[in-house]
Amino acid sequence: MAANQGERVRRRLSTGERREQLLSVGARLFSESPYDEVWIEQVAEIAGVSRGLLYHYFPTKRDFFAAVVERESERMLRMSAAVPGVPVREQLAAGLDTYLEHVRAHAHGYRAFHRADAAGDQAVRKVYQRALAAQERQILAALAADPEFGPRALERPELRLAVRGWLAFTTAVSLEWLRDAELSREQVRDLCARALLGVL
Amino acid sequence: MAANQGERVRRRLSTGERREQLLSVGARLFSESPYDEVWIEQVAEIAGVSRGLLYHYFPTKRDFFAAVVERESERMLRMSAAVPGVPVREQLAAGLDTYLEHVRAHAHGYRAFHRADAAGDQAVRKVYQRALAAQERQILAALAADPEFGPRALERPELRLAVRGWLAFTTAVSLEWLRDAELSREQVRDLCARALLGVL
DNA sequence: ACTTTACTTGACGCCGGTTCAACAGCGGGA
DNA sequence: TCCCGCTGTTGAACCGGCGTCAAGTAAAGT
Repeated sequence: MAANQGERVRRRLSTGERREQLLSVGARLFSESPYDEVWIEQVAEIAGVSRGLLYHYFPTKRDFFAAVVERESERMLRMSAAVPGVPVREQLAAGLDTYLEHVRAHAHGYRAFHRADAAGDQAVRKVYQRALAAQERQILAALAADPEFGPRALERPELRLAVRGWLAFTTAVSLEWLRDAELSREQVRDLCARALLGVL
Repeated sequence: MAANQGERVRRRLSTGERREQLLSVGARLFSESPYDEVWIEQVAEIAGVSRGLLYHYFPTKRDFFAAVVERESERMLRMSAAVPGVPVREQLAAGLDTYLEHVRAHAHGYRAFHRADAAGDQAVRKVYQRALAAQERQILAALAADPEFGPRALERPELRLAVRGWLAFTTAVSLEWLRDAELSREQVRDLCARALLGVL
């Protein structure tokens, strides 16, 4: 580990690059250890940079964590845009495929992101909740646009709760799938699809 | 706040009572704030004891948190014992009623407990995972005992994943319900029941 | 009253988060 | 080519909460 730490020539990156690099390291560490077991020092060391620099980019450790979460939340929202006009049943399979692909590609970030709910402070939670709410809205909108469910669906208060529950279902299954992929992506996809249709 | 702190006569409790009291205070605080925003000092102050006493009962802050989580996990397991011989569909409604009643009665502990997954270290996570696995086993066993699903069910690897996902569903819905109870317990119960039957 | 033991007090070391003044690499102007 | 200013970056010191410990205090049981 840390093979090229000591002798690496000091490189000066642009603020954008450095920020991105730090967030990547953060995502990895926060995905592997709970919040308070991640030391700023550790992040800096892996990034090949001093502790102080981190505080130049992020005011506090919490803000750093929040930035990691926010970055993942943006990536996630960008990825999961709904396709209008297509029946929910068809959109669902394709959407889940994209989603699960994203989960595999950004496993660290995904795990770190879903830590925000239980490990974050008010601000971090807010970012997390906003991302969840956005996904929720996308799904509800897709449901409302489908004749099978109809625009009336939005008025049922339990539907919101059902969608939120289903998101938790999908998240839990995805995380478990990351931990030990004994099932194929198609199986996981079908499982999640069945769960949503079953609950409606 | 802390109305009866200063002038309260020093009370001497049995180790069991004191331990219980500290765990209760911990459950409340850990349910309201993330792990690292809870100070040992704060716990002690609310309990009306000295910092030192906490370290007399629990070696470290982590152990304290772990004890809080473990206590809730025990309570939960004790509460959710399955009734053998009854069809799943009937058992489900009754079981969920008990569960949701427990959630309301021990809201703080319930919230604190579900923080273990993302905020705890390896040891705490282990306690959490053990509790989840136990619930999982109870459900799978109940399914296997029912002729509608049969003992073959246990062999389907996706079923375990489905049950785990459903637990996450129920947890998310319960937590949301605690935050803002716009739905009745019956509605939540039916929603969760439908989710399980739908996914199988 | 005497014993037991829950409990307090206060001082200390340690360690990780946070601050800040100084330093050093890189681009631009002469 | 040299110098200069901008800004990325450093290193060390500070702070506050965790965890330790030894010596004591006082509430219950007998």
